[in-house]
Amino acid sequence: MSTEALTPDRILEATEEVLRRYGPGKATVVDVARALGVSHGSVYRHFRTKAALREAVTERWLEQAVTELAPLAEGPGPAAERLTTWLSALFAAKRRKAGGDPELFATYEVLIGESSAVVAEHVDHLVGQLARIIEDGHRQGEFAAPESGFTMTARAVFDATDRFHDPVHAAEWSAPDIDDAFAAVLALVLRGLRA
Amino acid sequence: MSTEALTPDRILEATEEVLRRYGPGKATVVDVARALGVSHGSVYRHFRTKAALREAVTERWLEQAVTELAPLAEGPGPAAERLTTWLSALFAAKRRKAGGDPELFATYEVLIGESSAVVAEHVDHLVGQLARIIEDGHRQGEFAAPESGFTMTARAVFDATDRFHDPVHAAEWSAPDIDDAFAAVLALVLRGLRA
DNA sequence: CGAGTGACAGATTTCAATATCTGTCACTCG
DNA sequence: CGAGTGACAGATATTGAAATCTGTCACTCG
Repeated sequence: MSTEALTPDRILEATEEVLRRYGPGKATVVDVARALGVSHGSVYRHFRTKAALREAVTERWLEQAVTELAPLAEGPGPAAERLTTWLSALFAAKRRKAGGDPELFATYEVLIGESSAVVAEHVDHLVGQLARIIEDGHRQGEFAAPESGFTMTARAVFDATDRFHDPVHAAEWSAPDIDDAFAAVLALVLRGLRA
Repeated sequence: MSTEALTPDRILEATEEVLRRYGPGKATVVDVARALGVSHGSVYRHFRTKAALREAVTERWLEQAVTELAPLAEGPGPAAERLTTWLSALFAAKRRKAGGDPELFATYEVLIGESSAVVAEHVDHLVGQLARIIEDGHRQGEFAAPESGFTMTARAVFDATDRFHDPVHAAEWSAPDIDDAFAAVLALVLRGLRA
């Protein structure tokens, strides 16, 4: 089955497929190899361990969210509005993924729990986007000067809204009053940022 | 072994002991009965199911935290200071319990996950204490009038600090920068509340 | 009478044998 | 040469039979 070259990308695609089909508990490297029509030894030539393979899949998946949100962070308009839009989009995207395909979401929850380093980097990217919005807001006189740097403040905003984007809270996202709760926290945060 | 009457309280104590010793996975009603020197049928005379028994233990444990914090919510002084003290005490207590006896904490994490209704009531109590502080702050002109009621605002404060009291985040509480993160969120929240 | 018992049925858990998987490496073959 | 192989050792997962547990209830006995 060597009609196509065995690239890391092809392996990652097959791994995603296997994870989607069998879930995180039953997806094996042998399954991935079988799906590609090669021996599992070949997979190990491209990824040193099963953990590295799963990490690469996780990285890919998280990257998607970052690029989806980037335009919202850079767009024009008042910072408060952009912040609202950005946080709402983050929340909506997470909810959509959690509600739309709960099994796949659960799979990624497991993967995320396995590789905290990858997640930390992803969070840093998101906080970076938040920091940019807040910095813009300050430049336009909309937001007060932060006491301890834009990144620290962005981090605080990210932490304060944790309940609305951290997958560990996914079960709470279908509660009837979750939108009110989100609006209340968002309002509190915006008041805290304003000049 | 009928030297003492078999009361719900004695059963609960024995259950706690058994949970502490064997953990949530291996603690059985038979174990509890054995520890009390009675048959397990007797335990079922006081608690309809094993789940009800566990719930009662959880309730008792959570109650403890509420009564510990109550004096801080009612004490004198500026509301901002009381809020800081209260939230810091909540965070400190959780950290102490998580770090001091991780196994026991893990046990209670499991119990908490089992009975969301009990937890919801407990959260309501805590939010009530927060609401009292915020209401006092408003009465003294320290805090602005909340847009959507004191309870809703208190809930927002509770949600915004979720990362620092929700057991699902316990693993993050030993990170080196967690105190800075807490201080940053607290500062953001206080700015959001101020008049 | 009524708190406590213990045997019971069906559900759940344990345990050990068996199968599968992970990661390595000497090897093949284009 | 070097991408891909497949047999292998040790680790992990599966399986089904046996043991234990949950919840009930007719019963005992002070």
